[in-house]
Amino acid sequence: MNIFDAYQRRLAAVIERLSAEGQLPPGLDLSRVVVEPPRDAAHGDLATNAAMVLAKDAKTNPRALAETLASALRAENGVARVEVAGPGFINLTLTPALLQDVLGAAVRAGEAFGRSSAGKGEKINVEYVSANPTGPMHVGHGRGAVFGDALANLLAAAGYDVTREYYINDAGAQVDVLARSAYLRYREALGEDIGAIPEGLYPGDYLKPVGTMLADRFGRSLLAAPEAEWLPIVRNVAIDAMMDMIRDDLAALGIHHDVFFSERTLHGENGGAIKAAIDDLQAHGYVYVGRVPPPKGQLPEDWEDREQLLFRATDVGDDIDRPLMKSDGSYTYFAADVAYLRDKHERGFEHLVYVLGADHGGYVKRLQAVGRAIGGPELEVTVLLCQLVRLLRGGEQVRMSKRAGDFVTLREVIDEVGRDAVRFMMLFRKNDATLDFDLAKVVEQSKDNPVFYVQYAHARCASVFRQAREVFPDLDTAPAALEKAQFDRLSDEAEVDIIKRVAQYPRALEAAAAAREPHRVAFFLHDLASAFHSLWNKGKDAPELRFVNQTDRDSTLARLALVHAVRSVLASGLAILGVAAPEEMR
RNA sequence: GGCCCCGUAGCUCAGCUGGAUAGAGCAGCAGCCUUCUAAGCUGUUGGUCGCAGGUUCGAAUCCUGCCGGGGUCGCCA
Repeated sequence: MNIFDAYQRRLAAVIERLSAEGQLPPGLDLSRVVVEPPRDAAHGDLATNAAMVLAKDAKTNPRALAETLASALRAENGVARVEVAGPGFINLTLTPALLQDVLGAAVRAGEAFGRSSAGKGEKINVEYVSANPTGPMHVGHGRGAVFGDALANLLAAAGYDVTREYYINDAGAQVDVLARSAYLRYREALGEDIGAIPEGLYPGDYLKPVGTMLADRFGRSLLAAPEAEWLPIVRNVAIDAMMDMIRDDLAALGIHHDVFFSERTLHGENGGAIKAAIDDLQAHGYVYVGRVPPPKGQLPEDWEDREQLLFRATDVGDDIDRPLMKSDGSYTYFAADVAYLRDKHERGFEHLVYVLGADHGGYVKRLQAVGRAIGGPELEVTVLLCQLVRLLRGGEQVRMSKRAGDFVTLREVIDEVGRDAVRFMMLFRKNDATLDFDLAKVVEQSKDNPVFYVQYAHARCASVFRQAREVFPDLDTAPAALEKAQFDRLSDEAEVDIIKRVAQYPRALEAAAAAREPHRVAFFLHDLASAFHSLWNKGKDAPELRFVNQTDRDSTLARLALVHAVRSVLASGLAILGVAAPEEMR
């Protein structure tokens, strides 16, 4: 139940009626009309810009049109007051009865309140994490992982058919390097002194268990074999081990993908899916042999101007055409991307979301270009970049140096501060802003720590119910009973404010999903928690406002309904963020 | 040099896809613990929304150009 949608539809009906009656011209374009909460609560519950955006087409001025619409809206059900303000805003104040109906709906729906069918069941593919299988995940990967996962939850709540996907970059030179690095650890495991790890190989200790595993499984049999023979074997074992490690790390964050897609499967026999994709592009005139202009500014030292197979990306919005084939005749990483995108398209997805790190900024245009070339205008390709994470401890930056092999891993951070803190803090910032993550702050149990603050509000809700059961042992506090409470008892300003916030939750979820911005959910919850803590505290000065009132059963029941609604919204939002909603803080 | 992101209060950030007098938290200042958990709450000080133009009824938001910070730029993935 989204009151903003509901009144937008009523407004449209009113305009249509006035058109039919000849008071307004027919066929007005309502696409720019919005019904939204006014910034200032003093302006009522709903505000619309209808008069201002329609005035020109209606051949009148905004104030006059606003007055016309306002008098028609006064007759609408649930409307207590209509005012025209400023340049032509129409402000609606809803009746207490209508707000109480919304509260009743929220109580009835529980944690399902706010879910919608805005996505119309359309198939959407969210690809996230996709960390290379060459080592443990670091904190930057963690941000993309958490963001992608919360976004997927959010889109599911908004009525999309969501597939969560992980692209395994298990082809190319990097996994050969991984294999050689693991082979070295294998020799080490067999007792050899390997000395320092040579430049160009992965130095991290995390490969030692892989070496041991290889030694256990193959004994000394790989020692005498030529590289061409052992490399594919070691590579497979090492990739599997790395993916197991990554899956463990993701599980520690509560993240589970539906599909793990291997890049290597795109290569296959005779060029496989990549060749098929390029042939497809070629058939549509998107492929040619030509030269790429060198980058402006500083020219790479080994730059060699040569002809190569190119994707005509500039025809579909990119800045330059993109190489599909390397000088050794093998396909570029980008060529595999083309095949992968084509595969997703053939699996029937209408929306493709890529969650990438900030260092992939250069990829946005070319992925969208491929999307247009392969899927046409119906295929929506959205690339969301997660900016860098700065890891701090008490304000001091913690260095994350991958070269030294001793970088801070995601796992270490999860083990130190817990899943909930990692997830919430990663989501308490826009994805395109850099994020300071302070290991000291996120474990503080204080209002400075938003994770704690929101979880505490949920725990307090639970605490109210525990208290109520003690004071009124025979009181039925099940949702079915709460729904029948006397909501008109909730007349204090702070109580009404909370009802209004609850009423805004469905709209907030829809807007967050449409904008692909899960952080809005986190901020909404923080605001709701703040309003709830505030009401809680009011009961200190005004005992009659306390949730549980020994001498007033009816008020208690009504307030329990309110608390139940708050709790449901907090639980629903936290579930989308993938953060626990505790019954009590310990 | 090209492209992408960021620039809002002393600090950290929101700002609901163009709305009304730009909002929170922290820090500062002034208050609130015989309490339904003070792990919290109330009040208050503080802004030329980087700068300059433009678009329109209306701009922190959209467009252009600058300034500052970060990222990235064929044959790595």
